[in-house]
Amino acid sequence: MNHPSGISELVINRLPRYYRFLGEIMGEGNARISSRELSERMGLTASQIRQDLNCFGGFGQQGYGYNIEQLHSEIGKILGLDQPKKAILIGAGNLGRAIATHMAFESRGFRLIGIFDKKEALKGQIIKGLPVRSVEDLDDFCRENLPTCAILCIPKGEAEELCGTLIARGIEGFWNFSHCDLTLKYPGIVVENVHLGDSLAKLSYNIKNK
Amino acid sequence: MNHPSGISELVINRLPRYYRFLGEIMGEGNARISSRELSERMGLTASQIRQDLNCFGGFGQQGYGYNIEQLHSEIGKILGLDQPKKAILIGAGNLGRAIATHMAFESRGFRLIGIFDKKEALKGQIIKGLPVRSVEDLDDFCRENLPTCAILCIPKGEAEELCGTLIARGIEGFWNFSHCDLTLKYPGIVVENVHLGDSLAKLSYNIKNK
DNA sequence: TAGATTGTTAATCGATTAACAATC
DNA sequence: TAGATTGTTAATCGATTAACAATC
Repeated sequence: MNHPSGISELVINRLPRYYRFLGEIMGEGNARISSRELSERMGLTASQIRQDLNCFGGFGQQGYGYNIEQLHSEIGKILGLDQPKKAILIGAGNLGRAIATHMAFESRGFRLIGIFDKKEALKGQIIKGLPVRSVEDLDDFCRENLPTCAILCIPKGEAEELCGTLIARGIEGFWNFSHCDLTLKYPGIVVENVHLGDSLAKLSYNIKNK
Repeated sequence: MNHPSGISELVINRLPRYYRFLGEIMGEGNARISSRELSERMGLTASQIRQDLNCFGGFGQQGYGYNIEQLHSEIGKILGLDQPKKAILIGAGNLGRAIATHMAFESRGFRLIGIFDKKEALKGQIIKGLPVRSVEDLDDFCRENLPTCAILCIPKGEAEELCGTLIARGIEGFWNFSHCDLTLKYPGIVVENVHLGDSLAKLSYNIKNK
């Protein structure tokens, strides 16, 4: 068992993509789709799609295929997108601001309820309708509003420093844009890393070796 | 063979992380590290590290381990970080601006040489020392400066539209922040996707099922 | 009913881990 | 030399693909 939920991580990685494609296909007017047709659109095998979906139950019907809208909704539920989780964003620099304004949190299972920065100069500035707060107010804010997820748009050092505090305040999930490996220090927590530097280095390799 | 270079994609995914850790460890004063010690730091097995590295050649020495600085430099070369590739950024909105200002392109094998947006209002604005140009100037700019990589910070529809043009102008690699799957339409190109929405949905799943 | 397509089992393939001889 | 640790082969484990009976 690779993952607490008993489902392989590779399957979980594919779920958001299924969800995205089904969302697009929904707009085309057809009610049903077969694993074969979906596989051709997504560049997978039909077998893999059926295997993946059957980790969570039989959503299809023999001889018919899958109901697009129903499958989309089921995957949304599996991903927990129907249960908005309260998130706070730490670090209102370039990246933090972009994430706050650019991301469709609501349609991905989150609600952004607070933005924090240690720079006093930013305090009170409004981003996406939310005032930037001082990190000193984190304690009170968490007690009152009970966020369960933190988005880290701060440098490595600060992230490592703050992570323990955030866990103590009830944060269970991190969307981590900082270049630190939180899992090594805090094995229990849930972390989704977005290591843009690693991604860019990978692109470099692939361009070089294409 | 999973990958044009003959190396498994899973190995390539790990290379930037090796590079990052070795960079950190370099600062600690020791000259050498064993696969066992590195494995403990990174949360991998020593076996896997040795297997991974031996895809590219024997960088270690029996009884001694690996020279940290040399290994760091070798992996950098494998990733092509020592050969700066000219990149242009398309889309100077929130996300594009953050990427332009925030990313350490130079240390990841790239050099940002141009920023483009279709909004006339942004034209001439300076970001990271570069003036925002009109997308209409793309043609001339590419002919003159020969960029080989494009960073797509534009919506899905525009990305799909522009991608073909960019390929015709000599772009061979894409760092794709838009929600479209370029590989399906243009099978030959190199794409590194950063699908932030998918990443967030995955976090949602993992919080739900932790 | 006949055709289509799933759910599921079996076969294949690839990746990770373990073991150990080679060698510094 | 003796100890350590690699490079590499073999064993295990897991993921993907193929096949097909079940069934709509």
